[in-house]
Amino acid sequence: MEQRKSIPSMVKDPKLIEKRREQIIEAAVELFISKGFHKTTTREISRASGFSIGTLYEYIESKEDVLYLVCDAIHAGVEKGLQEVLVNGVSGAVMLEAAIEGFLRVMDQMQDRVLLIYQEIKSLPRETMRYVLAKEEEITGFFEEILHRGRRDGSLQIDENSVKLMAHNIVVLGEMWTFRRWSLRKDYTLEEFTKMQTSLILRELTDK
Amino acid sequence: MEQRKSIPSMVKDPKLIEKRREQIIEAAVELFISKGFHKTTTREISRASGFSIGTLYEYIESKEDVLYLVCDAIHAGVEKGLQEVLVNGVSGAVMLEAAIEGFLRVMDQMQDRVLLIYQEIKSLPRETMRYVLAKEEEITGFFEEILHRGRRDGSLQIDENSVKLMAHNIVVLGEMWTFRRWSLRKDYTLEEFTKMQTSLILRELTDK
Amino acid sequence: MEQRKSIPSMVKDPKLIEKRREQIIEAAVELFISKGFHKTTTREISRASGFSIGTLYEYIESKEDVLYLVCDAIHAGVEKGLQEVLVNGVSGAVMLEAAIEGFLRVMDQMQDRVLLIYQEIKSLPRETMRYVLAKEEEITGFFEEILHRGRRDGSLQIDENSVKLMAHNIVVLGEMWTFRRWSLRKDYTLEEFTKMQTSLILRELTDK
Amino acid sequence: MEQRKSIPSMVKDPKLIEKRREQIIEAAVELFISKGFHKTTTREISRASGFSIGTLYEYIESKEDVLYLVCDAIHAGVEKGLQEVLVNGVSGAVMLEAAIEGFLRVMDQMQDRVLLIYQEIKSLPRETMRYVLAKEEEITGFFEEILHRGRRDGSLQIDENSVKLMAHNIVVLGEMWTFRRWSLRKDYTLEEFTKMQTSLILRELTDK
DNA sequence: GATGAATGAGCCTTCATTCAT
DNA sequence: AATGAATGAAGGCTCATTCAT
Repeated sequence: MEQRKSIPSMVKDPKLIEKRREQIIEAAVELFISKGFHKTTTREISRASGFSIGTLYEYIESKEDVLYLVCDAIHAGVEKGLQEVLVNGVSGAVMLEAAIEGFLRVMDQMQDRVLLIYQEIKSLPRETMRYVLAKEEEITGFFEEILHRGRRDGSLQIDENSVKLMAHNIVVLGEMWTFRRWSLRKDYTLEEFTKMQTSLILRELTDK
Repeated sequence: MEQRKSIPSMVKDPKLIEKRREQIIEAAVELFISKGFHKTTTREISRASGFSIGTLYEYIESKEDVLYLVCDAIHAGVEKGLQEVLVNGVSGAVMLEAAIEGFLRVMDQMQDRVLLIYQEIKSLPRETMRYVLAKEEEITGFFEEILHRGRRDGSLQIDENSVKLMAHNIVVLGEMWTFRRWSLRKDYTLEEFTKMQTSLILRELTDK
Repeated sequence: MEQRKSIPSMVKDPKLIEKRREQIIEAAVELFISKGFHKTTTREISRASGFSIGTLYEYIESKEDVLYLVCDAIHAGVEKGLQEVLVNGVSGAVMLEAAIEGFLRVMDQMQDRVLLIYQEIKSLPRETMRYVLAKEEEITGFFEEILHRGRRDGSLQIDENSVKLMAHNIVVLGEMWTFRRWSLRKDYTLEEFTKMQTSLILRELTDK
Repeated sequence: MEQRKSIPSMVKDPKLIEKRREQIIEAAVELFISKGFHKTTTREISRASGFSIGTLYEYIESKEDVLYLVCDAIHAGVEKGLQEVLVNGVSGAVMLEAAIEGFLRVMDQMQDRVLLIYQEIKSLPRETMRYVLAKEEEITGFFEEILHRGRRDGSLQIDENSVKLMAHNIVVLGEMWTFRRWSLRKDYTLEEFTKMQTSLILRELTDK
């Protein structure tokens, strides 16, 4: 796994750093979502964070750092949501169904944030961007694992080299729900969408 | 269908306007793809277009106009590619297979451009953004129609209210190939990807 | 008298030059009055004149030339108005009364133009500016002469070295009516203003 | 009285704002007088003010704000000059004489600035322009009051509805001295001018 | 003579970042 | 640690003027 990038700070106290950076993230997420990264000024970020521009720069080195902080926090949020969904001691098929449903629920809640990552990731320095994309891959890996488990316990019919693709297909379901919302929502609720897509996938992966 | 936004120009000759705007689009696409809209300067655009900044502004009214021009051209490109793929006088199922393959080929060729639209669309003024999104919906409609045709001629089994979702799923295939390329390409070529996804869809829509 | 500045033209035919310059002046006066010299563009001038920007520059050498043309035309207008007012074969006192009345009428009609000169004269090149100011002095001279005549024919009591000042005072009456119109018009009509100021002056210059 | 327009500043300390704005005004007055508002660049203003362009914009919001600041300061200067001239406990006639003399002295000292206001006021946004013109009316009001006092204490003979006009005439004296200086100074010193005009007025307003 | 496309210097303004307090 | 005034590079855009057709 890629090394989490650590941003230097002028401040010594790690507790304080964490606290301030949470303030920064909370403020910046809202701003980036509503105005975009480029149209948000550092002054606005500091003001919304509750301190001065000088203080902001005690905890970051550049505006891009804020974007990184934000992207990282969003990913952490998605991952946390996914972990909560995991039920152990059940078949892969059952687990998959739960995971899809949970995943879509999380994506629904975080739609603006997820969109944000896709729209602004290019503004990150190459190296940092790679780290964020790696996070993305972790989520795919999460579903890969479930598919493998189902394969092993016989609850899912899927051949080895389709696993990856299917995992991608599932993750894309989430992105689809956030990216095409302006269109999908006219026709489906989250529940309908989840049900239809899940049944499509399970029909494919089971004997019906 | 939404009205194509027409951008005023100081220049009178329509032929010249078209020619110059093509130059602008060609130059700007490259720049936007590699640096993003915000980090590209109008001066860079004019230089890459082969004329001065003053001349650039004879053909547009603001930098945002360039983005619109670019988005519009990209959509036109995708649509043109799709039209070329349409074969008449065949069953819906056959047509669908060809359309998916053609669509993915176009998306593969235009991947950077498609990505660009998704990343910069937010920078467009509300009204213009709506127009671009409407274009997107047209592409979904294109697949809806094919599905309907297959439904009518009996070559595809799909119930009425799944048509829209399935059309979305197909279009998302294209976006997936552009958005997740950094990951998908490690495991699949375009041909493999196309084949696997097509068979998944057709298996679902036919009796096998 | 200062030499009227002659503006070179690319065009040979003097008739045409005059005709075109009249078009230019007519268009520019309106524009300068409503937007000011600096905020009016040469393109606007050419458009309002009824020809292209290229043609405009066939008849002038710079934007400042247009301002000069305009100022010159305005002065000519004022002078023409004054000439028409002159009645011969009457006493200086009678002539003065008529002249003041005529002068104020002209100033009232041309108020916007007169204001224009005062506001934009500074934008003229030094040399040209001097010429325009000289014109101004001619108008003062006009009243000086009338005062002298009245002095000579005994209809006005005024000593030699007050003549100039009084002439200035009269001319200033006209400027006053244009400059302070936003305030004066609330309290006086042109007729009232004329009558009151005239009686003030005549009371001073005659035995009553 | 119109509300003084308050210009927002990015800087919090009011003392500093006042100090910096004084620097700005001082620098801008000179520049505007010698080159005019439009030909003066914001960079020149900041440089002449002793700080960077960025700093300039910490204290104003637009170039027009500088013009407003300047006009406002000039009016304040004239008003201050007038206040200092007021002598109490004397007759209206005596007071008037002193006021005229003081007013003309102030106008003489501030001639360039007064001229500036008349020439550039049109560049101010409508609302702001109205405020500046209102200030102008205050000065007329100042003389109206003196005339009324003289009327009441019997030291001046003037009928009610001539008061306003006479006040205007007096103020115009000041403008005249600044506007026509290129001509008047050839013939009169400030003292001569003052003496002659004052005697003209007092002769009219007293029994001689 | 008329046209209008092309030019580019130059303008106003913004904003990420620094640093003295 | 926190503050916020200061900085100036850089950006979007305008417009007087030219010149080939």
